[in-house]
Amino acid sequence: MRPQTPFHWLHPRDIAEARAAQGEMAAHLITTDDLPLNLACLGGADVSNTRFDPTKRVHAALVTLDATTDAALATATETRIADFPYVPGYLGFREVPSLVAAWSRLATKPDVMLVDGQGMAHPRGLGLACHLGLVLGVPTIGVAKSLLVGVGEPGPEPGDTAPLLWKGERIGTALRSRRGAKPLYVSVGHRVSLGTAVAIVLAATRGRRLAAPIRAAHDAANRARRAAALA
DNA sequence: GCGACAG
DNA sequence: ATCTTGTCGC
Repeated sequence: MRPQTPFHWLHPRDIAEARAAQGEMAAHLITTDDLPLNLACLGGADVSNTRFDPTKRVHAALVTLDATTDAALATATETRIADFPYVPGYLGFREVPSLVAAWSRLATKPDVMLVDGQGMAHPRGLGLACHLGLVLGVPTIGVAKSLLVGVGEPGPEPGDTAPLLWKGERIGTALRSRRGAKPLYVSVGHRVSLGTAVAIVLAATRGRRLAAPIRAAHDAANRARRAAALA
């Protein structure tokens, strides 16, 4: 297994600095498989926001599920003030800090994490999943529910896929996880190949549109938000 | 200049 | 992302 040294970066003051940081980080991405032969557990990452919240708090959640039973093995959340606004293309700078905090308290670390957002299917090849994977030095897969860039329309049957193309480059795979539902957009995050990423996501889908780890993380993030709203 | 735009 | 009930379909 390769070195897992976390990638260090300075928090950007503005978009120009963030853009430069992304270029720097993108050069360190590993797009080949580097996973355990038998995946024992899958992780899920998501962040919940509160509409009209003047405090600008974000609620990050990480979950670790048994890869075969989907049983929850560990959950960790982090609520904090977002120090970077939501700007399409720079989501990592807003959500990664809180996810990293949650990661340090996640009792059981997953073999690979499915992240609610793009991986390399991004204008500069550095979506949230890549960003998080680099900072943590952990294998990640980007699983987005809608497109940021690129085009690709899979067939109607579950398991059908179509190359996600952008500017003549293949940046990911559009995956039909369920009939009649909008496709998922899978792309490499860090330390996994696209083929493996798609196989893992599809296997974690099981008839539902979203992969189990993503759903669990989404639920955990919402619970954290509702709990914080009371306090 | 105009439109698009993960969460 | 979030605000929200019922309702259509397997």
